[in-house]
Amino acid sequence: MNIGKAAEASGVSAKMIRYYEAVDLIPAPVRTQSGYRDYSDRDVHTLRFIQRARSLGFTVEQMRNLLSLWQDRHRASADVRKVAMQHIVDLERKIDELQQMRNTLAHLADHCQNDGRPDCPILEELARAPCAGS
Amino acid sequence: MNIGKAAEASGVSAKMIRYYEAVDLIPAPVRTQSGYRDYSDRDVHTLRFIQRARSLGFTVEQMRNLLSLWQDRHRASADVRKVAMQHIVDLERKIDELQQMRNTLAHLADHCQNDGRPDCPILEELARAPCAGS
DNA sequence: GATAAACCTTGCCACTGTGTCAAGGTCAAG
DNA sequence: CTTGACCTTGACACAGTGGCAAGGTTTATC
Repeated sequence: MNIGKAAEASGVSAKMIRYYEAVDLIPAPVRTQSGYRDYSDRDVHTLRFIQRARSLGFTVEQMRNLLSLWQDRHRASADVRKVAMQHIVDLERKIDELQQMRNTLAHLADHCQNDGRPDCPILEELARAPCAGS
Repeated sequence: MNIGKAAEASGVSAKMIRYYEAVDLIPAPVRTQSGYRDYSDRDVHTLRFIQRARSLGFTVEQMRNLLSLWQDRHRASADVRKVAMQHIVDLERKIDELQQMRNTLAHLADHCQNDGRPDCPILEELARAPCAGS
């Protein structure tokens, strides 16, 4: 199966398949006589695994970890869970950050006249000089 | 004021100040005879504005917009609010995405035995073949 | 069998935003 | 005047992804 078919079957773009190969996340596949990459169903299965992990926000490095656990028949489920839990912590930190931004902005937007006049608390906040007294 | 002082005074690193200049977010400052960038208090004020906008997650492109509104005495507050509201929508979309990832993962981790055995619903989910019936 | 369309190959550039490092010039304090 | 702290430019890196270009291949159509 050439890269186009593998991309379609796995949901990972051809471009990204080549990228994952370049960063050694997946092994280089065999090549046809004319140099085309040739993927097996097993390869596509792996790509689908990667696609799912990406959609859950795992980084390439985390996927490296997950893939080796996946391929290790003697893994401990606790090890997998540890990777997942760490990622959950990362996600939660990120969510918190974004929510703080959102809340601050929503608060400012709430106090904006929202009309043709130039006075705007949003810009005022951004331009505010940091002063010792506040 | 040279770039180091301006960085310290504004909270934007020297590196990023040069970057913002390179992408035309801020104008190139005057130079001393020896070629050092020379910033005014006004420049630092602008940098502080940028620093605050960045901390609220605005992109460089959005800041370009905000800066020109800020510097336009005849702006309409509604225009500023529109930029902010769009960013809020973007933030909320991102938050939703991350929360979905988090929830999926938390659910999977919850069902993980978390022991030395290899069976793990997290890996099983990632490896699951997509089938018409589910 | 020829030709055209659709695909593959590699390689390079772009983006965001930030860090680091190097080689060389400059300034300030001792 | 020397030393150390700073400035300058330039380059490379990161994560992932998109795009383009020039060239080879395969497939389908005539």
